[in-house]
Amino acid sequence: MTTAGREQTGAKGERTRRQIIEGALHALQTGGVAATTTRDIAAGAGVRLATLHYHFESKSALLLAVLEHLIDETTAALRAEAGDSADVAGCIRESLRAGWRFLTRTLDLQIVQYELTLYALRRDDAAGLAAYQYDAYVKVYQDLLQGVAARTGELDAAGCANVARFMLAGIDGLLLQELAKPNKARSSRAIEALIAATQAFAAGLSGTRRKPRERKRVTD
Amino acid sequence: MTTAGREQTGAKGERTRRQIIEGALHALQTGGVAATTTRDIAAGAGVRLATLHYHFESKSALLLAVLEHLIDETTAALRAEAGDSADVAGCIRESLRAGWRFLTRTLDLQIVQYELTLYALRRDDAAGLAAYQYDAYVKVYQDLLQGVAARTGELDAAGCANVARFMLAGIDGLLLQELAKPNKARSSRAIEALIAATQAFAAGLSGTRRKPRERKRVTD
DNA sequence: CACAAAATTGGTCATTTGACCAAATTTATC
DNA sequence: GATAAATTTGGTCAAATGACCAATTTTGTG
Repeated sequence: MTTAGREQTGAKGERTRRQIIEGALHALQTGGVAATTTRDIAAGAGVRLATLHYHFESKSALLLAVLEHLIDETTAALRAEAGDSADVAGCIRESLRAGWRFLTRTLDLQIVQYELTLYALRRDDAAGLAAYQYDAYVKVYQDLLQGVAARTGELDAAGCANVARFMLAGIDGLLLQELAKPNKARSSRAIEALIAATQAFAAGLSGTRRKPRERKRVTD
Repeated sequence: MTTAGREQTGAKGERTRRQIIEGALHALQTGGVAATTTRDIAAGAGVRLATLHYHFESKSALLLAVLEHLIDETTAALRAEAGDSADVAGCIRESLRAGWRFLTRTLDLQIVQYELTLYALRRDDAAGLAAYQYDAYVKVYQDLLQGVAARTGELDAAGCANVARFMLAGIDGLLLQELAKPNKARSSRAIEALIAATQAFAAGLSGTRRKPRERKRVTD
């Protein structure tokens, strides 16, 4: 019921396996998870239907493997896209801008990812994958923040995690809005607002000890 | 290809129609959009399969009708749940807390809603429904804000819309996180952070004219 | 009550779909 | 290059599924 389905795995097998996942990704982007059949996937991968079932125990296992691949791919891209920053505020700004650049460049892929995440949530044996996905993305931002914070001492580990979750929530929500009603210009402005808000949130966390008054300034 | 499928519609017809939508909602919550068949829906509604096709042109039309129903239901609930507030900051706080209360109380429903939104996005003839959904939710928060802002003069209409979109993005992103990896305590804290951040964002917008320095305080 | 329109139903159909197997082919190892 | 393991393939199957229709029942209206 997991990802496996093959026997021992030689070199060729692993290559075909990746080929199927790539083909699946292409088919999924075109028609969506619900409308994509195993035959579509096989065709997109240039492989016969039976081959697909030799490498994957079931369609479900294949789809989950695709999601796993997508998560790894995305985390790697997010890390690669983000450059270095001098301080936490800069890191927040660059990370969010870079992340948004990547996500808007791969909108079709993001739709598939949402579909697959929901698909995983519905399966008892794969609910953990959705949690893994969430953790992976939080960790990307958390690592970036911590790399800077360790130098400047602005935030501790827990603070970085909280800020990372905040960033992820914001960018996720804005991505949903962009998908539902595309408007690049408005989204860009919203991202800048999110950057400012996140910076304020982070400043509140790190400034607590020195300037506690700041924290409550605008709050109730 | 729209929502219709029936002839003239008498009183009984409309009742059955609603009954089917309710039944569909129940079936969808149980098994998810992908796994729910027309037979499941008919059974859940206590109606024969053919009756379903008499009231809805196709399964697709039925699912979209369910989404429409869900949107109306949700906007009504959000409005009902939110109380009055003295100022914008209070309105933001109460709206977000009330919204979060409702969403976490209906997590299963929210999963279905995400599934249906993505389903609509995939259909050329229904992509507008996803946009409508987004607009409807923005409008809920925007109206709440404007009701207060009109009195206090803190924000203009455009500002209310921007703040509303910001709130929606944040709560949406946090809801996704909660679905992927449930953690009520952490989510509650995150909501409070979102409240503070939104209040800061709104204060920045309304304070610009009087105290432009405030706007840039934490930003780059 | 009569009667037309609306609504419901049982039964049927063509397709699609995921799965699978026995046979053929390729690959890797000695 | 022989041989066993790994891989691929064509063909087949049972089940599920959305759609639909002719016939029946219910509803509403004069």
